[in-house]
Amino acid sequence: MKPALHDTPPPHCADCRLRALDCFLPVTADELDFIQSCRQGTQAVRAGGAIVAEHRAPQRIHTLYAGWAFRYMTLADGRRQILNFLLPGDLIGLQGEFTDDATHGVEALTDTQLCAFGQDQLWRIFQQQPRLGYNVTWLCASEERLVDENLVTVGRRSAAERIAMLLINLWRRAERVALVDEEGAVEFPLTQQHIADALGLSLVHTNKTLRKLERLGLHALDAGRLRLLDTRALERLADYDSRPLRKMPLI
Amino acid sequence: MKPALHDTPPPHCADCRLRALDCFLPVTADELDFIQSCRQGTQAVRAGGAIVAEHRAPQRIHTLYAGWAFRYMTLADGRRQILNFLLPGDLIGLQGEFTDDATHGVEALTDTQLCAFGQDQLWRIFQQQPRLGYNVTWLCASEERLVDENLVTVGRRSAAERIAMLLINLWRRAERVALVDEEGAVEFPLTQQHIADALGLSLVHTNKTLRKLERLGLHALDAGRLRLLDTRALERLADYDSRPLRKMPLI
DNA sequence: CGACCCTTTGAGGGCCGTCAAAGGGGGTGG
DNA sequence: CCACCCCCTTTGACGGCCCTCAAAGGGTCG
Repeated sequence: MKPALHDTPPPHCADCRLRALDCFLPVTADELDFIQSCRQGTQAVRAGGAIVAEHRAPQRIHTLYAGWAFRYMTLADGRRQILNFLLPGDLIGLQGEFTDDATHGVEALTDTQLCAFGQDQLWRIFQQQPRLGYNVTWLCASEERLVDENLVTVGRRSAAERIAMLLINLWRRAERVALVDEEGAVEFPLTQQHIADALGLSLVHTNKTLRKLERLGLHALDAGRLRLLDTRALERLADYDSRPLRKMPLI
Repeated sequence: MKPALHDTPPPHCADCRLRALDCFLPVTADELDFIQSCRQGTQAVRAGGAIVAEHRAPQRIHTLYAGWAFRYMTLADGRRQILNFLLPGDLIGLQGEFTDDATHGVEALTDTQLCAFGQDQLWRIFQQQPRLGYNVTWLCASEERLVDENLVTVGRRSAAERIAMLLINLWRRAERVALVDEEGAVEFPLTQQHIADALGLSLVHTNKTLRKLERLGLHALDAGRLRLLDTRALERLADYDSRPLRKMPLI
């Protein structure tokens, strides 16, 4: 028997746990009411479940409220590429609005909770709340930058550099949404197969490289929790740009 | 002495050569006037010149009117990854609006002509013309999909598959903006170094793979012009999704 | 206790990177 | 007009990073 899902979104957006975090831009009371009026319910998807099915007509737009997910595409023979990972606060399904069918899928990595917006709500946002429409574009451009960086990683970095990049990136993104505990550890739900699929590597080589970095004392990955033990060395290895992340909008 | 640049944008957007193509969505007379009012001039950049410099404060937004360009990022040691190529009608510099400095550069591949929009114009679009704001998001999501597909290509396809993918993609995108002549040939300004940097390959291996496909009769690349000789075989090799491209907005 | 998934490790091979060098074409200067 | 240079292309040789194949170990759940 699986445990019950917890941490469901509150009925009122004003009580949203995420919005209290200071990584998100503030909204006016008017905008908050509007967002609330767009929200047409919540949804829970279990770990491994499909949030957006590949090759299917686009459905609703979601904001990820709790849990981890990832976007991916697969080739006809089954080769899979993970495009980017999604953390609380990220918008899901925007691309579906602009293409006939979803060319990519979105899968829940952990049990997830989502806030759902209807098809027509997106256009309503642009019409009635230009500032929020601008924010939607912000989120879209922001996700593109994630994919840009992953493309550089996969195209031009060695296996060890790719792993270092992924660990730093996910750790920092998790940190800003308060998922890192006081000991610097974060729940890390990826299997090595996920890492391999995100980095364009084979499972076996991913394992060997991951162990190498761990033996060098750069990070620790135990019991599904990740800690960065030598952030400086990881950043040097990955040629990581360590500027702080900007505040982002939350729809 | 270099030849003079030609094909400058017309003074009035109503006379825009691009807008007459049926790959672009129609706009109302009102919207057209508005776009005209946002345009703050034109700009010409020579082949090899920087349209957006890497690691610089963001500047104006541009629409590419004529010529080819590409977005790229480089690592500290000089390794370069091309993120995607830009053809007439594509919007340039949107990401600069949402990040403190441009994390990527944009370089002209051929001599280019650009329509320039000021910093503040983007926000004005969202405020005054919600439909156009929606279109900006459309373009952003569309560019993200390009990068998504390139990431799959670089992460999961073999060298031959990558090359096939690139050739088909660029040929089809060129075709829809009327750059393909009656013999099925298109001006192809990429050097093999550009191809290598876009596909995450070395220059040498790119050359060998390109020659192999050419010897197999899949394509011809002569005198800077590309023709696809066996589109079916290329699509099979690349596992290419051959659905027609949708009409896109033009700002 | 067995099934299943994930992790770990070893062996061997192939795809692709690096190094090296020659050939071609266009532009510049003598 | 020719020589030179620079950039791009092309080809060969060799090596290494990473992939594939194979199999064992551990943890969880039924």
